[in-house]
Amino acid sequence: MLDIQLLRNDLDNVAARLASRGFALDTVEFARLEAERKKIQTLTQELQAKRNASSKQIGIAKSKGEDVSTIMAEIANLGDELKAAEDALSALQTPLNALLMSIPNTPHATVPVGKSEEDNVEVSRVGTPRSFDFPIKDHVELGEKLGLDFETATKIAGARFSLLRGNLARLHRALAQFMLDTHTLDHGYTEVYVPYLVNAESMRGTGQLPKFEEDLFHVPRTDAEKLYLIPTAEVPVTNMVRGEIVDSATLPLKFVAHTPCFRSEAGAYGRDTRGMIRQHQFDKVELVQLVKPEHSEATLESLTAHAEAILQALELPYRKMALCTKDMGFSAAKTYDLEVWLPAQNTYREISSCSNFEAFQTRRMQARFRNDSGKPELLHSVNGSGLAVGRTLVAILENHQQADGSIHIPAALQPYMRGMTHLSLTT
RNA sequence: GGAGAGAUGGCCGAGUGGUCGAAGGUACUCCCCUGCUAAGGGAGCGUAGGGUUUAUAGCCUUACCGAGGGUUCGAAUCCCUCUCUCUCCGCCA
Repeated sequence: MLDIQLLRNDLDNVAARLASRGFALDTVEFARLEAERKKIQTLTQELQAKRNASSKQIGIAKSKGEDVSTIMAEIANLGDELKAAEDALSALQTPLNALLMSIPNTPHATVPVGKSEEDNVEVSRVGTPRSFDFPIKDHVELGEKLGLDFETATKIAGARFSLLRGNLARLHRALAQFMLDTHTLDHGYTEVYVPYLVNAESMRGTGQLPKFEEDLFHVPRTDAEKLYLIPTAEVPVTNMVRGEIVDSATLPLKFVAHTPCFRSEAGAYGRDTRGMIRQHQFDKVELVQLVKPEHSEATLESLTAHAEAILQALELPYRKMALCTKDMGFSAAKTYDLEVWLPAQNTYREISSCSNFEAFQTRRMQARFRNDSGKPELLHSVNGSGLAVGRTLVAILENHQQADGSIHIPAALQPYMRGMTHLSLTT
């Protein structure tokens, strides 16, 4: 959510920045609603003040045993008037608030302006794609012999689910363990275990609701509030500080969580149907930091480097992309995508997305700290995948495949496999 | 799942229709006093909005006592729904 003060004071400039990411803000409609709001809110508050003063007088008079019928008569119509004003105000604030909640974040000044993902800018490229002296296979073909079973998963749950067996399942688990250990022990994050089902308020806090409900799985309940399956650990972890004023001495807060993620991928029917690139359920290790505003830019850089460290340790070639204005997510002010090399697709594919949300999420959830002058101030939130576990498994299979179809296990991962150096076909 | 009790400001804790945004205590901040890591005296100390304003200062004002609705001139206090916490019983990983 943007700062409504900013919209009031600098509407055209905000609209221009939003236009750069392809969002058309109806400034005329906004200004109209705002003018109406101001008029009616002032009126409502005046009536409320009048009611409060009169009620107080009645109280005083009654305590003295005086007659109150004169005052009562004076405000006989006040109730209806006030009710009408309050109704008009809320009838106005509902669309205004809905509009505010549906406006995406303004891009940071350093974000490249662009019209599609074609305009994303490559920031760096690390590692060299291997040259193979044998015909390479993709992860689906490699996985067939190693315990990757889509047919059974489809029988159990449906399309876009996967089932792993034996050492392949173990490698998947080892990847998550390795990532968690690296981020906690080397990068200073605190590991958290969190709920995988969250309420609507949490989804609003990080920006999934109200706009992207169709991308979420939810659990209906008869009496109680509807619960949603998390599409990323960002939701439960960031909402840890919702409504809190955190002690500034504890900043920055650095959390890492390994969770499954559930996405209905409503708009992606034809894409990546083969393999485990795009699934309804996948595991991810997520990095979340809550920092003082002046630190969020630098935090995005360091957090992205923490994710990159995993790719480097796993000997996976990748490139770092600065997303252009059009390609960024709803809540982000600036985003780097890390794209891993997938030899079978002969291209780089997203494996991590690291974003600075500035105060966009924390404003929605009123997550603050007390600044040096003692006033509560909104935190900034920064997060990123470190990394998507399923896609990392895909990358390991494809990049470290051998001529015989076995998979070389990167040295960093071997301790997590009790010294195993290869994933062999007999598993 | 059954029975009961509760939810008030950073914390503890009063307050069952009227001058309550909320006593008191404690913590914290500032000042005074005091020959010393203490005690005492005084003052301040919630959040989010709106209006005014050069102003995130001041002033005026609204809302907020778990959440949402309702009754009333007036609700922390009464009514309804929900959420959560605690105690006992049952069940269970």
